[in-house]
Amino acid sequence: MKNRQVTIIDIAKALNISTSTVSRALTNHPNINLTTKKAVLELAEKMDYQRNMLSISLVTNKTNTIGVIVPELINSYFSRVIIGIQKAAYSAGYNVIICQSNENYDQEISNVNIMLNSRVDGVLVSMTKETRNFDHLKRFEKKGIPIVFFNRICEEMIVPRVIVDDYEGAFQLTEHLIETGKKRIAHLAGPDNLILSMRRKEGYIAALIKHNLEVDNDLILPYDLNLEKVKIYVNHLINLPNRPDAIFAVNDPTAIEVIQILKSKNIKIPSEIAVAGFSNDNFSSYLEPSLTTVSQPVEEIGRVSTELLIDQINRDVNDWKAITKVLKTELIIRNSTLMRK
Amino acid sequence: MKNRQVTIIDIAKALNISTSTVSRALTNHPNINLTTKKAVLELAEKMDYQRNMLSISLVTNKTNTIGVIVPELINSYFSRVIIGIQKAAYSAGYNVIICQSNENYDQEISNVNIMLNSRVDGVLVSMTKETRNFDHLKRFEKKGIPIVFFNRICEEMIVPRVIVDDYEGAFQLTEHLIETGKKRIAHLAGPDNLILSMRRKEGYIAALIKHNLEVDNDLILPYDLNLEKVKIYVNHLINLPNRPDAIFAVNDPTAIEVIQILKSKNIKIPSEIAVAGFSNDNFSSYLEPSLTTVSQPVEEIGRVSTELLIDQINRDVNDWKAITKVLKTELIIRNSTLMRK
DNA sequence: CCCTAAATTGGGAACATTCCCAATTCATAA
DNA sequence: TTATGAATTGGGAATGTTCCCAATTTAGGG
Repeated sequence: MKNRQVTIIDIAKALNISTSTVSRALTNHPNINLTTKKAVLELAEKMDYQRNMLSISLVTNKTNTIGVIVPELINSYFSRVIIGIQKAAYSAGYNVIICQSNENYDQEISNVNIMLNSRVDGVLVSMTKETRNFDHLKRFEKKGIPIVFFNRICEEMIVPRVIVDDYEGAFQLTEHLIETGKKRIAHLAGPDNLILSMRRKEGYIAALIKHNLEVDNDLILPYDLNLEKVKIYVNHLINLPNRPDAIFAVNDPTAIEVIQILKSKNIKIPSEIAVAGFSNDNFSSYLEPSLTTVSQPVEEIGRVSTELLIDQINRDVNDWKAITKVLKTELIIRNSTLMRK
Repeated sequence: MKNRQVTIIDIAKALNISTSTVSRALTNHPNINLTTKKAVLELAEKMDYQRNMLSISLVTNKTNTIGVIVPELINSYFSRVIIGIQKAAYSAGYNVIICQSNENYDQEISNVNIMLNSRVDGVLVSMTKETRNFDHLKRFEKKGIPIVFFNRICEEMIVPRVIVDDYEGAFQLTEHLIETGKKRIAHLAGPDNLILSMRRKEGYIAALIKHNLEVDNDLILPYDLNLEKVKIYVNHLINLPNRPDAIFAVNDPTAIEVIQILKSKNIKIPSEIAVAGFSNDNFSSYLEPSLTTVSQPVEEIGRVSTELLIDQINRDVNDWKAITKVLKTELIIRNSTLMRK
């Protein structure tokens, strides 16, 4: 059981003044005598007074809290985005509460309830790979709580979004593979309800076409972000009569898995089959061979999303702006596609 | 600006009953007519009513929120512990708010303020490597808010703690190195204000002594968890007249760095120098050579800490128990110490 | 010394809910 | 029919703070 905490009433009684005055002293209100203010602040410090955010929020109808819903924290991509979110949020005076959906649609729904119960002022969301219905997310809009999507966006909702140029990133990466002499480049695509999967696939195809390479649908596999499936797909690919000479995976964890499988089969990387990923996970450079990938400005994604969200929070509902920010990616060439001595 | 949200007053007016009755219907109170209850629940659903946790907390003096302060999320160790924390917390009806101290003492202090402002019911803390003064953490105790330490504990505070048997883990690991024939085993120790650093070092020394190996202080380097320093230390070690034949690093990130450095110098692992870490980070098995390490029951650490904390929350301040739970580690032998064909 | 305006302070409603106690309704047995 | 007790409902204080408006104090000019 918690002790009773010090309140402004305690301070008011001790100084024989009203709670209004104490409140003014603690909130930098102009209408207050400097001497009084000083006395209040000193006593508050001495009594280890802590403002009760609950009652403040109740009165002001604002919690100064931002909710974040991500698929998982264990994925270094999301934990790095969260670093950017927290920095931007704290410096603007906001707290952050984080929920993981664990790539599970039902859990995402209950996360939405947690956010609504906590009366967050706004939410940042990156959806699960399962999410195809958006009613739960639309509840935020209905209640006037702004939402900003990042990474895994919802095209159906007209709200701010922060993404990277997945098309261009995949295009550059594929072009790089072609320039290293690869002719049959396979693609382990992402779930087709994620926009980013489609854009990456489109970038990949565009690069093939530009360089007059055949777009072979047998080499495009619908990967559903479940690592178990990767083994099946890779085995399928290497047993093709006309085996691919490169594999571009939709993200780094998948690419890392691909590398493990190829190594276990003693297939030389990159000479026999080159491998590339997307997002530049923390560990990609430590792999052997180190992983060629497309880096995203992760912390910036978090920062920009948060700034857009806070901007929405400060606007009237009728004045919400649905900007889509597209950040630049950068091709990181490493040994899994181009072996250096 | 948020819209006005639906309240129990709205429901009460719509059904022409009192707020007390609505409250009873929504809280599974026994003293209520089933028909009334059904009507309330249906209308609440229809109006998309959301309980306002703020006022509930204000009245009950309980937020059902647990605060977590960790050094950083990017470290897979902590994000895995948090998974355990969140599971245990949610299933007990608690929310979780997470703060990162970024290994910075001042930030830890401001995290404490955030927690106090948010009126958390209890906190889980793993300190920064800089924390040597604990006044900020003692404020929780003074206010009757229970605190539980995990991983990086504070011996000065008599509160529940959850740790692993660092001594035994390090002992087994060192013994394993000795059994593979290593005679001069170096240790990159952790900061000496972290208990876990000391225990691991003690386990290491005990194993040497047990096997009649010299404890050479030149081989024990005070590592301060700053990756920059690792290069200097490793260079120092390999240039010693009597070069070590194994390096035991206090944690996996350090060990991974050590491996990179040794590889860049074409030193064979493990034949020339074996390398081992501690904690079994996510990527350790993907390394080449894969990393021998000591695994910790990470999710369990999170779960047990949370359970201890919730137990404290439900107790009276005078009835707090200061149990220390010591969980078992497991030696994971991989190629960085014992090469398999 | 008084008046006026400015500076400062106080009173109290409001925020959404719980919970205690009192009031009301209802069914049942005498 | 009436009394009795159980079931159900209502009233209103309490939680800690802000903020509007009114009241009081203060300073300065005439």
